[in-house]
Amino acid sequence: MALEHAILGFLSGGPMTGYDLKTRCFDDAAGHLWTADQAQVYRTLERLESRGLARSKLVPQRGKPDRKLHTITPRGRDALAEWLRRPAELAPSRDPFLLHLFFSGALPDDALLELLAHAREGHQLRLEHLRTDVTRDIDEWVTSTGRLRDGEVRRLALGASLAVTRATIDWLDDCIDRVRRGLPPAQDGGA
Amino acid sequence: MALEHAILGFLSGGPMTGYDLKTRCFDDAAGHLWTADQAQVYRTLERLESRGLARSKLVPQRGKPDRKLHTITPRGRDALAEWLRRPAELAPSRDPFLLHLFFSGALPDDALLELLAHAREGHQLRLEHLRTDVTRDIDEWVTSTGRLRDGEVRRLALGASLAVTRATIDWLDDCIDRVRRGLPPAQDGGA
DNA sequence: TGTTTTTATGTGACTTGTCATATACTCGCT
DNA sequence: AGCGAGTATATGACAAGTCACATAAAAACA
Repeated sequence: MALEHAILGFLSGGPMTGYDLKTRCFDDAAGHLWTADQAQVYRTLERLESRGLARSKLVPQRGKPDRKLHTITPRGRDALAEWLRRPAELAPSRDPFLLHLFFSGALPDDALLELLAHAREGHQLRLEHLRTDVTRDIDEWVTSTGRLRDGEVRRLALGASLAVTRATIDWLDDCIDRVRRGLPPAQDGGA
Repeated sequence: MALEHAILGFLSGGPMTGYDLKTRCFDDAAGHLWTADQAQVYRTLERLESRGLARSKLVPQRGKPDRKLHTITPRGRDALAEWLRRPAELAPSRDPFLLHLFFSGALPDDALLELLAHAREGHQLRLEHLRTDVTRDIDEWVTSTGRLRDGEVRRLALGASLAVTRATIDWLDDCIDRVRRGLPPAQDGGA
């Protein structure tokens, strides 16, 4: 399971709580390439512990609920190293927007244009986010941890998200152009 | 649910069996933007029928198991039209390869290069497949159905997959270059 | 003073997706 | 004669992911 290994990967940088993992790691650092639900993070941590790949220690705090610090075990490091050595699966590509577009021949031109414009906006926002927040987070992380190599690798991964997002925006612009220049009218072979 | 609407979308072009849907529709026509498991297709068809969005008729065949032809109902068409009118969700982007790469700072340069080269190969194959099989399938489908507008829309959607795949290959080439030109060496801050 | 945000962990119910397996017949190949 | 590939449907068991809710208190803010 990818999530298990991702959590082990984050824990390999030091002990963390489930909350840290969910917010700082999955939402902020890796949100552009993998998302994780909060419930899933906690349940996966439990599973990791039951398999001896991580262990946890309660750190009491006055008033607040205890922090449950999760630490990777040597066996966890082995499992992580083994995962890293194996070739990675290629993403199977499931895009709800493209699926929607695929069936949108039934829509009139203006609705189609609206659809495309809406998607463009979304991707533009995403691009902005990658260029500012995510980029800054990596820089700060490198500064505070001094892990130059890991930082470069994270920048490479960010590059993929940037490249794909830019390509998508260009493609959307192209689509908008083509629709504006005129698509064949709808047949009524439907039904 | 996306799969429900996708099935309604395919059924709106004419009655089909679950097998047709799985092979001709999801594997061939829409495989590059949405995949569906066979078990899922059959169970979703049942659900669609129980909700009155599709109905089915057994067509006996000598020897072979009966074909179960699924047809979209007027209520199904309404549901499809409503889905098409609503703005589409943006894909949340979950890429097991990027996740893997994200944690690969621990690997030596040669393993990293192998990782990237392997991914490049996969994407190259995918690109080939999109340029030949998928493109041909659309052309044939347009010729046989005469649905020019739907065909153009399908070509637009294919364009997205092509653009993203090309951008990914370029990015991988860039990554390979950078690793070859030298990444910072690994620290041993890991525990 | 009161409200929202942030920190922090968890559970129950559910949906979605995957894997393996079973059945059963036809057609073409060797 | 036998084998694999293609056509066709279905179920059981699971894994993965989502949504909503419950608890609890500090800190920031208006």
